[in-house]
Amino acid sequence: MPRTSARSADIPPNVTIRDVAARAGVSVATVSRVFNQKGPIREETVRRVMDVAGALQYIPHAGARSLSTRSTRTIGVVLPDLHGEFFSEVIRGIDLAARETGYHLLLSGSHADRDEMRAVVQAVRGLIDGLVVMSPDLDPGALVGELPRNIPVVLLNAKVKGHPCITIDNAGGAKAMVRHLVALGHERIAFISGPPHNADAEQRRRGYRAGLAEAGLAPIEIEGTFTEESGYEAAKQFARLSPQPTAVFSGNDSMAIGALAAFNEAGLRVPESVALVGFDDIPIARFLAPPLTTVKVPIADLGRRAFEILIHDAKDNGQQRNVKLETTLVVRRSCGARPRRLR
Amino acid sequence: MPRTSARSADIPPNVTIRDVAARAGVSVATVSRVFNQKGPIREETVRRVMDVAGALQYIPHAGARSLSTRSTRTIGVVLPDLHGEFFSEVIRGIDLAARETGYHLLLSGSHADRDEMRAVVQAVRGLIDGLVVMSPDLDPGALVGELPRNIPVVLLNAKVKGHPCITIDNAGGAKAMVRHLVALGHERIAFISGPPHNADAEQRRRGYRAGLAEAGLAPIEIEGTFTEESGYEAAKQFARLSPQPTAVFSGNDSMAIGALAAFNEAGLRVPESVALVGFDDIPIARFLAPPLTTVKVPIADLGRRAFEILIHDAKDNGQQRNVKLETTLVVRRSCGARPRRLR
DNA sequence: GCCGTTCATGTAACCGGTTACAAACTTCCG
DNA sequence: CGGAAGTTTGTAACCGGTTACATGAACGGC
Repeated sequence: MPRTSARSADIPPNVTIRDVAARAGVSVATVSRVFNQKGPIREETVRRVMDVAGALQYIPHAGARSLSTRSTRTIGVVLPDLHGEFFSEVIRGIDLAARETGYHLLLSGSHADRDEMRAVVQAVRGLIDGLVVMSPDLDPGALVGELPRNIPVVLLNAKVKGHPCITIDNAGGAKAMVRHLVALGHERIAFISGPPHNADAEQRRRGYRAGLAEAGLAPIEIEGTFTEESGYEAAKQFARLSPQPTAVFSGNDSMAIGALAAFNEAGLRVPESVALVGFDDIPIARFLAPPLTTVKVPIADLGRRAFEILIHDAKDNGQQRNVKLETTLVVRRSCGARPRRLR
Repeated sequence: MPRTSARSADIPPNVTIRDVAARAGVSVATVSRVFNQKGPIREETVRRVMDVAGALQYIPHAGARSLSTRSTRTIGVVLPDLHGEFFSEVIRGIDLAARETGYHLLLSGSHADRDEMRAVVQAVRGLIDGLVVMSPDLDPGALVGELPRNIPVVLLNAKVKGHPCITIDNAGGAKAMVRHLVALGHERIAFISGPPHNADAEQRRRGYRAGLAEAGLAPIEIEGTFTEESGYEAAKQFARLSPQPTAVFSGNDSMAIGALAAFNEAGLRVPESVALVGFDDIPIARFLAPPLTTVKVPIADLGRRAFEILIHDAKDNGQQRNVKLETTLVVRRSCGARPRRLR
C-alpha cells in the first residue's frame, strides 16, 4: 500500500487553520502568526505548528486570506491577442518578475472590442491587486473609462494620462533603421505598416516617414496587420512594383517573416535583390535565413517593468511615472550590410 | 469637472453587498440572489437592485464568494517554460475555452525542477478550481506526489495513472514522417532529438527508430534541447558528416528553424542539398523559406481539450479519461517532395 | 515583595459573500 | 372564510482566515 495515498485517506476534506491549531494545542492566532512570520513566537511552537501543518497537509485558503487582508498577491494581465512570439515574451517577462516577488498572474487575451474588454476587467476585479493592460488597438481616451479606479493599472504601449504607461521608442527606432538603410545607399525604401489604429504601428510609421524626409526620399507604403500573412501579401505587391523597392522595412518581425517567404517564392533573393528589415527582434529573428536585421525591443523587459511599476505604485501610491524603453538597431544579414557569422 | 471622477469621489472605498441592500431597501440575500440569478425574484426588485448596484459600482468580492461557495471559477496552468510559439499556442487554446465558459486563467511558467514546481502548486491551491500541468521533463512518477488531491488535475503530454492525461500521437507522427522520407528515396535520414527525459522527445525518437527499422535503415541521431540554438548546433554537425545525411528530421519545429539557419550558413540548400522536416507545425512553419514540411500537432486543441476535461471532470467526478490527439503530415517544400504554392 | 517591561499566546470581532430556514404575503379552492 | 400551496423576501449562521486587544508568565530593579 503506497504510503501517501493511505495517509491522505484519513485527512479531513478541508483542513482549516482551526484543525491545525487544535492538533498542535495552540490557538488559531498562533498558527496564523507562524505562517505569516509575524510577532514573536517561541522556536519550539513554530516547529510544532509546522509539523502538524505538514502532517495534515494544511494549505491556507487564499480566498479567506484575501477577505481579511484585502490583498490577493495576484495581478491581472489583459492582452489584445495571445498570438505569436511578441506576446509570449511579454507574458514571460511579467511572469518572471511576478514569481520573484511571490505574485501570481491572472491572464486574459484576445480582446477585440471594448465591450469584451470591459467584461473581462469587471470579472477580474476582486481577484487581483493590480492590472497590466496592453491594448494598442483601442483608443486610449476611450480605454480610460473602462479601467478600474480602485486598483493600480499600468498600460503597455498606450499613453493615457492618469495612469502610468510604458512605451517603446517606436519612432526613434524606425528612424534609426531608415538612416541605416539610407547609409547603405538605398533610395527606394518601402514600408509595411501595422494596422491603422494601432499606436505602435502609427509611431513606427511616423519614424519611417521622418527618416525618409530627412534624406529627401519618398515613402512607399502598404498597410498590413502585423501578421505573417499580411507581410506575405504586402511583399507580393512590392515584388510587382516597377521600379521595385530596393529595401523593405516591415513594421514588425512577424510581417517580415511573411515577406521573406513571399520574396523567396517570387525568386527575389534577400538581401541581394532586395534588403529586408523588421522591428521587435523576436527570438527567432536571428534564425531566419538570412538572419533578420531589425530594431530590438526589450520585450521581456516591457513586461518586467510593467510589473515592477505596478507593485511600486501600489505601495507609495501617488507619483505615476511613465517609462519609455529605448530600442537598438540589430544589424544581421538581411539588410546586406556586411556578412557576418550568426548572431 | 469630469462626471465619473466626481461621482467616484463619494462612493465609499469598498462597496459591499450590504451597502447595495440598504440603498435598494432589500436584504443581502435578495441582492445575492439577483446577482446569481437564483430563486424567484420579482422583476421590479431585480431592476431596482441592479440600478443601485450600477450607481454604486458594486463589484462582488471574489474572495468572499469563493469562501462560501468553495469555487473560484479560475483554473491554474503550470507550464515548463513560456518560451516560444508552442506554449503560447497552448495557452491560447486554454484561454479561449476558459473565456467561453466564464473561467479565468492563473498562469505560471518556467519550472525547472520539482521543488519549484511544488512551491507553485502549493501557492496556487485555494486560488483555483482545477489545474492543468505540462511538465514533460519531469518523471511522471515523481510528479504525481506533488499534485493536489482535492482538485481535479489534467496532465498534458505525460501519462500518470490516477489523472486524466492528454497526449499526442508522437510515435505515430514520427513514423509517418519517416515513411514519407523513405518514400521520397532517402536512405540517410538523421534525427535531432529533444532533451533526454522529455516524454514527447522520447516518443518521437521511438517513432523515428521504428520507421527506420521498418525500412531497414540505420539511425543517425544527435541530441538537442528543443531550442533553435540546439537545432543550429546539431545541423552544423550533420553538415560535417561524411557521407552527409540526405534528410534531417528535427524533433520539433524550433530546432528545424535553427537547423535551417545552419544549413544556409554552410551553403547547403534546402531541399536541394538536404531535406529538412520538423514536428509540431507551429504557426510560422509555413512561412519559412522554404516552407517547412512537418507533423501537425493540434496545439491549441491540446489546451482546449485539457480545459474541457478539467471542467467535465469537476462535474461528474470519477471517470478519468485519457485522450490521445492524432497528428497529421503536412507536406510543404522543405522535404523536396513537390514544389507547391505557399500553404 | 512589588511594579514595570518584555515576550508569548489566547479570545473574539471582522472581512463580504451564500444559503438553509423561516416568515410574510398572495392566490386559489372547497 | 379557512387553509393549503406557491411566491417572494428576510434573518442569521457559516465559510477560513487576520489582528486588535487582553492575558499571563518571566524577569530585572528597587
